[in-house]
Amino acid sequence: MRAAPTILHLDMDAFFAAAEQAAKPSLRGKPVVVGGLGPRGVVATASYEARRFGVHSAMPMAQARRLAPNAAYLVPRFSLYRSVSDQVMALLARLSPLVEPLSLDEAFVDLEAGGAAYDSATAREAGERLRRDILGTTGLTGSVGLAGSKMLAKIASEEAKPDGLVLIEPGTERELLGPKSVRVLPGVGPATGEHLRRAGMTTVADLAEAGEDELVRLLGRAHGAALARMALGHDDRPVVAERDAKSVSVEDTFDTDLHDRVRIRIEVERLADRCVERLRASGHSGRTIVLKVRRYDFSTLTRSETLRGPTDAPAVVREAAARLLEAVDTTGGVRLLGVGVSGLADYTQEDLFAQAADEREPAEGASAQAVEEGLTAEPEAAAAPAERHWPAGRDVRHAVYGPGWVQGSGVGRVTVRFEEPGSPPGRVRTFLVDDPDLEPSDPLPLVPPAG
DNA sequence: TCTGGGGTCCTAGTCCAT
DNA sequence: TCTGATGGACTAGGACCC
Repeated sequence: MRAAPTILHLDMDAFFAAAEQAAKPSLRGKPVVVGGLGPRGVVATASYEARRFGVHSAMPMAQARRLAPNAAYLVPRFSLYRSVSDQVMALLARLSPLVEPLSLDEAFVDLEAGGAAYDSATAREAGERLRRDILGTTGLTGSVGLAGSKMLAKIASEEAKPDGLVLIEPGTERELLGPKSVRVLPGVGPATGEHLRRAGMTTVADLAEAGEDELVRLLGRAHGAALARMALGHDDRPVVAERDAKSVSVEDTFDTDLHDRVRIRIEVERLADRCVERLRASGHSGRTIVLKVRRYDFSTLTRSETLRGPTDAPAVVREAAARLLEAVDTTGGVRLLGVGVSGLADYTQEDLFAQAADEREPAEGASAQAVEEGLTAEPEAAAAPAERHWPAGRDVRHAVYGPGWVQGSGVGRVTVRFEEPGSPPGRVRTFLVDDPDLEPSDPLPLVPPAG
């Protein structure tokens, strides 16, 4: 724990939903829910307006629709979020070389390492300046927490939400943490929270009082010891700029459970191909192949196999995944399949097995790219002549009316609202789904580039 | 009602080598 | 040669995070 509150945690406010509201002027001030729109989708982010109806992250979409039937429901547009995130991360990099991104919308910064702050006053100044710069550059708000450790900086940014800044003065940590729920501590989720509650501990002060021995007895060595330290406000985890990936995986939940063993096997092979694409794109190969199966009753099992050396050969991963599938009972149906690779290496050893397998099976999954881009929800549809698919929220451009976004589609028609980030709320028009004047387009920047 | 996707870390059991 | 302790690799599952 350092003396000065120079660890900064930034958390963008309702990031995906806020980006959609910035991109679509007609949605500003309205409830917006971003997430999977299929029958088994869940909420990724709800705008603050939608949260007032009780909608929150990880809630099933069907439940969100019952709570907020008039909200706008949109699919995530990761290319937009990634470009905004890049702008934000560039602003953080100006403060310090030690920036640790946690996700697209969250990061820790060690201000002291960058010479951006050395005490409370300079840290607060840097935090406020950052918030102004983020708003000016992206049009979005972010909340900032400042403290002497990562744990406390994160708790502070949570308190600062939305659109605020909270600084925890050194010396006030225990007093501040004591009355809070154990759930504020990193690593305490629903299961551990319930475990602790049954042992009579609901606040951080209860944990501090219980002591390390008791927590280790309850939760195990690593978890118990870490929690005991955190309950006392101790957290000396450094801000780490570069983290090596440890695994790469892809998974798909199906709209309806799969029962046909042949179909399940085909899906596993598709997933293996997609996983290898991602593995190769990251410049890795891997040694352990993992198959994940979630059954009709939501029970989940994994099976893994470790090869003699790392591979990035599609046929090797496909065959290993298929072997693992052989040992799994899929009676009753399968709702999710996943394929992952861990034990990553930066190189591929000479792999004679891979060569042999590739020679046996030279063709690779042709439709993997299409699935990746979400162009086909159901693989069977790939063979049919493609009716164009217009997911809600997608950016489009019309030859006559210009840029807009898909508000909805069905029965051969697509409804488009014509507006863009800087414009007033726009008008709605409806077209046939195969209207040749209508084309999918890339997201527009939320704030027009200067000059 | 009905529960995504992509990750990380930890624990515990088993097997095997020393 | 047998036995036990120890530790690493592997495997499976659970919890957590965003």
